[in-house]
Amino acid sequence: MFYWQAKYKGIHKMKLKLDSLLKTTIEECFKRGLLKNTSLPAYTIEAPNNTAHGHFATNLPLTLATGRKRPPREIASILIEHIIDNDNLLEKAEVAGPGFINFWVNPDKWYQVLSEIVSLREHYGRNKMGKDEKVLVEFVSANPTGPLHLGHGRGAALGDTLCRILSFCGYDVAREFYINDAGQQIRLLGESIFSRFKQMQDPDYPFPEKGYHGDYIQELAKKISQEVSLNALPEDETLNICIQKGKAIMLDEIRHVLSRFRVKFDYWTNESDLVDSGLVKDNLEMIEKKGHLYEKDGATWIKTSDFGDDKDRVIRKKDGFLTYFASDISYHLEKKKRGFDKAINLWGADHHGYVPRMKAALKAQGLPENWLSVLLIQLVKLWKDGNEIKMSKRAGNFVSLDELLNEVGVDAARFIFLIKNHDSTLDFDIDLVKKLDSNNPVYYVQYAHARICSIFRKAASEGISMPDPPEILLNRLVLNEEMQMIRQMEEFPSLLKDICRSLEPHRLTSYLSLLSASFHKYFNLGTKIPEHRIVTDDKELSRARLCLADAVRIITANGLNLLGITAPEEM
RNA sequence: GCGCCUGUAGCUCAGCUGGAUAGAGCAGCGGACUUCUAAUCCGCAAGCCGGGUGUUCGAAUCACCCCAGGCGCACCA
Repeated sequence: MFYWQAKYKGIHKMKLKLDSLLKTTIEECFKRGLLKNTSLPAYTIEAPNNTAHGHFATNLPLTLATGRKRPPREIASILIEHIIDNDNLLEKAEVAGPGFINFWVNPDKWYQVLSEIVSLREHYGRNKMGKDEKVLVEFVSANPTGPLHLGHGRGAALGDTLCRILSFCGYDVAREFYINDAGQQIRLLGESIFSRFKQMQDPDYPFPEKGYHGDYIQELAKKISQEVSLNALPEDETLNICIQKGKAIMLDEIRHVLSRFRVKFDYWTNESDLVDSGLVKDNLEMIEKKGHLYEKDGATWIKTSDFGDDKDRVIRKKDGFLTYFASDISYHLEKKKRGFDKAINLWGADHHGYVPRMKAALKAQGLPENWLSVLLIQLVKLWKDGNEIKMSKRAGNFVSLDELLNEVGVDAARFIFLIKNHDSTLDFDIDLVKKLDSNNPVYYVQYAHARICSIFRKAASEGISMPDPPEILLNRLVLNEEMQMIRQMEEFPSLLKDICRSLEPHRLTSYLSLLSASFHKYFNLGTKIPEHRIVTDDKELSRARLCLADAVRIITANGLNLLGITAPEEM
């Protein structure tokens, strides 16, 4: 029911208070017969971009006007006249435009936000939205047939940051890397290594048609042949060693790069384990008992079309082998059995056609519709010297995540990956990124943090400290720029909740850039007007401003931490 | 042919799930360092928000139809 229910963009505490004030007011107006008592359509409370429109604005009168045949502005006036503000929340309220009400909140209420931030410190924004729900986030999940590339980097940054934010919002989060090691591709890796090994003695030894051509294959062959004397073994055993060792070494490398990228997985699940342990078989039998399987043209099919897929899918091929889909269904059923209330998968966008069939299969097994969320990550296009470079693992021409980190460092790489929405393609101009050293957007945010730390060093050297308790001096903060920053900071907790709902971590990156911009602007006021400096001759004012600066520093550090990026004290 | 994603300033992208005058960065031009760090700031210039129709008091945002680009449409993984 939407009755009495405002629609929020974010769940600001301030908005909640304002909404409850509005409810009381309307109720009173109904009771006194000032307005016709009917159910309400959904209305909004929002923070207008235009500062002239107050701290908050509601379209309530506009929505009330429909069906009442009274001008919205008149309704707005009635509401304002009879406003019930027991907590003294408001400084003023005005009718505006076609029938909005603009609200200005009492400055004291804003100062309270500031004291809350500086007292909660690194916990500001932490909340219990997730109610300890167990969430499994599966991401990267690259085949261990080659080094991680830029696309994996994007997935890694996105997945890890999402986990950090979910966990901050009270979810019980686990990170998982799924290893597709049961299929053709891993065998092909082994065959490629095997062939390179053979070529060390006989350069004409054939290379598998669809094999992996990258230089890393040669290195693997060399490494493995140094560890094991392959010549002494029969060929099929040699091949087997190439497969096993090749996979193990690749996984080791992947693990190493990810850890360098500050991404640590809780679980590494092997597809081969699911198959070998018989779990896939068991699950298929279970599905069959429910009557969702049938035979056609010598293959076994699953009836996903009954559950939203556009056609049925093959589970067991004519040749008797299971499809990838079979183990994938099983894998997800196991996730559920492992006790996870929710699963989030980050997949490359080229797998989008796969989503409906996966969801359909799970629905058929009785899992709730929203148990699985799939985040599709669009491609990373690589540009060099003004040309797009097509990346292909088989052809062996790609820039690996490791190489990228060598060029730009972890902070910059993570920030760039987290700047854009996951469903738009990312143009990655490698030349530009190399140049980015002084021009990189991550420095903008980090610099704000370092600057504030520097101000605190300066303040300390002059014996100026924060007020304790903070609120005693905060009413000295009266500049527009100061109030603006406080309002921005009040949005931080609700932003994090929004991100958990929308699964769009890039919004935190935007937010931090905007907050940093406000601070840099504010800081520069002081270069023109000495009284506007944070550390000024007026000691009390300085102490109040230190409080503000500290709050900005805290939120910036919290935000960067959630992005997996360092917050330097000096730059 | 069918489906998913994208289309916003010269370029790369935001735009808080329907609000008031569409915003940043880069590139361009012009300014600000005896100062709490100039990795910063200020100003100028730059837009039929791909096009059309519709819903609404109100649309970049929602619906439908086109156009363009990307990606899918396997008894591959």
